Amino acid sequence: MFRQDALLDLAFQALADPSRRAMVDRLAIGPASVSELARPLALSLPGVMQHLAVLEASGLVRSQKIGRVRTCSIEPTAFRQAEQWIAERRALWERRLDRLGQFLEETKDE
Amino acid sequence: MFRQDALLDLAFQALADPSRRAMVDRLAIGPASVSELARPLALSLPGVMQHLAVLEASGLVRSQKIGRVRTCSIEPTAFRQAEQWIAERRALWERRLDRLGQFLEETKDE
DNA sequence: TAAACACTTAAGTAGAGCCTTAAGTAATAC
DNA sequence: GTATTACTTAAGGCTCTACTTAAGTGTTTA
Repeated sequence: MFRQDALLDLAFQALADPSRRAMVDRLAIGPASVSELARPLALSLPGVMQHLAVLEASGLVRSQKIGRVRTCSIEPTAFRQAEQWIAERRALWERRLDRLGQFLEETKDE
Repeated sequence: MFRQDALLDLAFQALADPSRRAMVDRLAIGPASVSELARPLALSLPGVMQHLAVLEASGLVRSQKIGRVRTCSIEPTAFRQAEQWIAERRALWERRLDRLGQFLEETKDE
């Protein structure tokens, strides 16, 4: 319960930054090295590393180092959880609107 | 393009805080006043107001004041956009994994 | 072995973010 | 008309973030 909530924190926090979303965009296509992630961003490499650390801490991305290059890739599970959290709230609200509309419809002629 | 990206920033930022997610949780059930939102939170009222301002700035929530009570409710559009952003990236990645699995399957006996 | 490469660590800084208390304002209830 | 209610504004403090430059470490290439 605590654990789950804290992870959502980290995931949404991670997605709140445009540089990190750009990194995710790149990774959605397929794995990439740190330098590849850095190339399109106007950031120093340490800056990119820090963003990567945030993404990894959130569980959205994982990476492994082979030789001198670190390869990063997307971890779909965390994406699914964040997506679901939003979807559930939206569904709840929309169901409510439906009921309300139905109620208005039914009582229209009173 | 810029506009859209900045709004996603604000939406994910807004969802990154557990107090704000609690407020959204409450609002998913139906509209509520500021005090109602505040009651379960261990926060001063101005604190809650600030969170509300963040939620409104992100477009996830809107509110209107009637008399002396401000009523808040969920704005589903912004939820849909955040949800879609995540879903698209996940779909892209999973499609890739499928292709990869298919490729491995096809070349298994070589 | 020396140079180049791909990170990695450390340290420092400017600005945001989250929270508080204190002091309003406007609407309702008594 | 005074008290209560329901917010609202302002100001300040403390922490966290996003970035930087400078100086490493370990791997490959020439």
